[in-house]
Amino acid sequence: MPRPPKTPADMEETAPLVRDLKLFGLFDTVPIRQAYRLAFLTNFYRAPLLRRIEQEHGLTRPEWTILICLSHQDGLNPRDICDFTEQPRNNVSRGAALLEAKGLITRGPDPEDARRALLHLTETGRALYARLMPLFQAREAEMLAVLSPEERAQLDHLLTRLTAELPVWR
Amino acid sequence: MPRPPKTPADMEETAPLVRDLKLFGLFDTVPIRQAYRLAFLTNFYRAPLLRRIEQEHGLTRPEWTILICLSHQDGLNPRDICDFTEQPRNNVSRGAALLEAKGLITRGPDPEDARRALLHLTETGRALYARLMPLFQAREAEMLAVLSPEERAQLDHLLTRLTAELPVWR
DNA sequence: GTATAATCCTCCCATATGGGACGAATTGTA
DNA sequence: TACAATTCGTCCCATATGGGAGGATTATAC
Repeated sequence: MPRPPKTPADMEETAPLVRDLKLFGLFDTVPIRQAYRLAFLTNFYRAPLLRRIEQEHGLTRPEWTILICLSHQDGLNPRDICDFTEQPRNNVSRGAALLEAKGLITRGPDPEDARRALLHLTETGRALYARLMPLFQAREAEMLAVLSPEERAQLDHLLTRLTAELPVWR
Repeated sequence: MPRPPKTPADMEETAPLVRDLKLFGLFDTVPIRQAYRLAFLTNFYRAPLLRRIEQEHGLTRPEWTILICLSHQDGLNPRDICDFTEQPRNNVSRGAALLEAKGLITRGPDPEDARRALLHLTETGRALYARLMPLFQAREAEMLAVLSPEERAQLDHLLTRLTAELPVWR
């Protein structure tokens, strides 16, 4: 059946909700209820922002990943990032090279193991992180807006438990 | 500092846990606590399986996505899938073409709108879905194993609320 | 009814991504 | 010390992915 024509009222409303989509019932049909909704939320949350950052700032996904990691702890080597983000080595290697070319990080040798590199954020890199992270914070706030404070605390607790016990696959 | 050498005891243990990774503290440092953990869990859950399916069955990610959607409701058009999965149109178009070439779906014209195509699962397609979905179910069970039944019910409730109210971006 | 705009899907092309191999460096073993 | 095995990061290359144009069809405006 053809898509219903837009009335003037539709134009003034906000964007349609996910529950109005034809496939919304899939959430109840799919045999992996929690996993599917986790993936859906992640995709909903992250994909538009990453695309935007890629266009407006020329930052690729691995580059942003590296920025987040280094912002938490400076002087990591690529391997640490691979372990945590489950990204292939060449991916992180490329990202680091690009970030270095842009002056956002520096790569120095590891005095304890000459095979490794130590990645350090520059001031420029830290500034870019400080400018982009609020976008993600705002979007997280949007996503969690429907939850009450109690529900938000529950969610925090559940996600903490889920992430703590995970085995590393590799 | 060099990675600690493996003792024989390490070899017998199961895989190391995420909380043993050097970057584990990022979960508490990052300004987007819930969003980051959602993304981490999704990545942990989905990435290894999708890579495996891509290698062993030659199924690309959009193809698997389409299989899931059609398994819920047959006779969708590509646009419905784009709306729900936030994938670009050409992506779904390619996926459908590949699935058709493999005999997993059929594409017929939409009698009500000649611009559209209607996608239908074949028996082969349904069988493949039935063979792959258990892999995702098993992995979901692994991921949720640390939660008590009460916590699992909480999680289900929270994810249901979160996904119902989302506005569609596009 | 005709013209214009919007929608749908596909194709082309540039780029992002991941597997595998390689040289360099370190660790383990005799 | 010598030598194999492992680890680290990078490069090469095939493929996956996404933006944009374009032909076909349908909706909207006059």
